[in-house]
Amino acid sequence: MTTPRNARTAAPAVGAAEPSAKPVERGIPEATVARLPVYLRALTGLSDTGVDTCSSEELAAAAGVNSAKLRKDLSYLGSYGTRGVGYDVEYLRYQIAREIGVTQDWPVVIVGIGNLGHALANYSGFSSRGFRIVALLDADPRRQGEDVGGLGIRPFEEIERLVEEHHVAIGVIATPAVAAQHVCDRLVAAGVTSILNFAPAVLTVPHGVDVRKVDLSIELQILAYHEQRKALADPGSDAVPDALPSGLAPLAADGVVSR
Amino acid sequence: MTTPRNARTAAPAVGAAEPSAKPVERGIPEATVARLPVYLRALTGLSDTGVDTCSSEELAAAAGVNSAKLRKDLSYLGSYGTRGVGYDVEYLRYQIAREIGVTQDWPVVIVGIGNLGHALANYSGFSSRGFRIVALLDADPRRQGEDVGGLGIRPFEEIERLVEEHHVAIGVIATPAVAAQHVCDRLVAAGVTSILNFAPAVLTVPHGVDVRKVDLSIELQILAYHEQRKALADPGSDAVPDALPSGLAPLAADGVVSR
DNA sequence: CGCGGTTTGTTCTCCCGTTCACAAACTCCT
DNA sequence: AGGAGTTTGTGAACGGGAGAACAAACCGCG
Repeated sequence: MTTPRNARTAAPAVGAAEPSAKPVERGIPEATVARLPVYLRALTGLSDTGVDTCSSEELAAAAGVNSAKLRKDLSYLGSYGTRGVGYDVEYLRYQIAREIGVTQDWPVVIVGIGNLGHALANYSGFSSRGFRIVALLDADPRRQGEDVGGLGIRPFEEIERLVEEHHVAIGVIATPAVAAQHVCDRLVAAGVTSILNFAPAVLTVPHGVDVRKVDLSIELQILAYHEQRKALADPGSDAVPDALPSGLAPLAADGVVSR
Repeated sequence: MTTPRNARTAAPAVGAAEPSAKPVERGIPEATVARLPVYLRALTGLSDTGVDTCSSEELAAAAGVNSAKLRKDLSYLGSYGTRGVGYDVEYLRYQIAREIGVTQDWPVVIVGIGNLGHALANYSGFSSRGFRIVALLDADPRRQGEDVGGLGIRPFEEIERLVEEHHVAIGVIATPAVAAQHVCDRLVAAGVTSILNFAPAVLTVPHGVDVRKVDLSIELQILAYHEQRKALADPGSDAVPDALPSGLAPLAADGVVSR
């Protein structure tokens, strides 16, 4: 059952007594955590349009999920709804924001100010959610000093100083792939414990450091897979040779025909 | 021959649509599809460094996954390895590429050429994987005509013509959130059946259309959640378990405890 | 004050994905 | 040729999440 925070389950005793050994806390399921920001966004949207109360059905529609799933997700946070009525938009919004941590201020550094880094530095969605970009770093001297969104690009060497000075816990990597691991190491050494990686590279980090990756081309490739599948299954469509680019793979063509 | 992959029962197939997974699709599991591009990238890396054969252990390390998981994933494609030896890098690379569909050419349009759109238009990772950007669209007349990566920005109204002319199946939305649904509708009406959405909005699409979303701020929020968790669990930190950090509102978390 | 209508919170079941463990298959060495 | 050593491919156990269904709780009304 994963004992919710203020769990006062009838059967105390037991369980959690284990000392440190447990690395992961039994908190909110990962899948739920990933959806909370979506709910938060949906609630903000409702709030902006003057709605002050909503049912799980309405909120689920706004967030694009199943209402049962939504209710179960919210139940991990606590009982913030009222049966027969629904949820108070502002109240729930605050509760989710608090649970995620966006009620506090998160200083962030971005490393690698190329095209993507520029876009990230100018992205308004960060600041409106408690993420404050405190430094932009780049190894290329030609970029240093340039002003991006009111912030100057600093030399990469200043990374330790800047991270410490601003108490940065979250770093964003938007460098080319070859530089990513080195940048990551420096960030971690400087004290960063959460990394958002846009470089197409696998990062290895010490225990206790979280990494999330966003790979633009991977998303497109996933779409391409399904697109290919659709084309193969739909005979009505033109295009797409049902005979895949032959030439190579003698046994491949044979193995794939779905017969 | 141990009956290789005749696990392919004739499938009603049909592309999954919408966020929730469609259990149909007798093909490769969604989770595996999402990892295939990672394996592809890892294989390309190995190939570039002159490696021509690798074991599942090595490839798994390069891709950042468990070797058992890797083998199981690959087994959905077929038996492309050699027991006691490993995998031929070039051969496996081609097989994965073919399965994903990146051996063919995928024309792509990008709608919304702001900061992020610029970055996407210039991203080299697309073209190197079979994705060819054939048009950039923006509704803002001031942007139209501007040259980005060798391509001119076209008025949004030309969307139907361009999609048809280039047989575009994949569209990328990088507009502000308010415009996203409208752009999506126009794309779908024009014939696009796969959409990559960068706008922070929930898109509703007809059955048969795939949508994947990338939300930059959501990723940061997920990191923030874990970061907050780490801070709470860390005894060296200021906060004590059970007590929420610093100046967060009294919130009545205690006062609200049901009953 | 009780009753009907409404909506939440939770339980239960099913399914997908991960991981383990091992037989099958291949190479190399004697 | 045969045996020892590797490594793949996969059957099976396991854990977690998704969805349906329902009891508990709340409101409004007569």
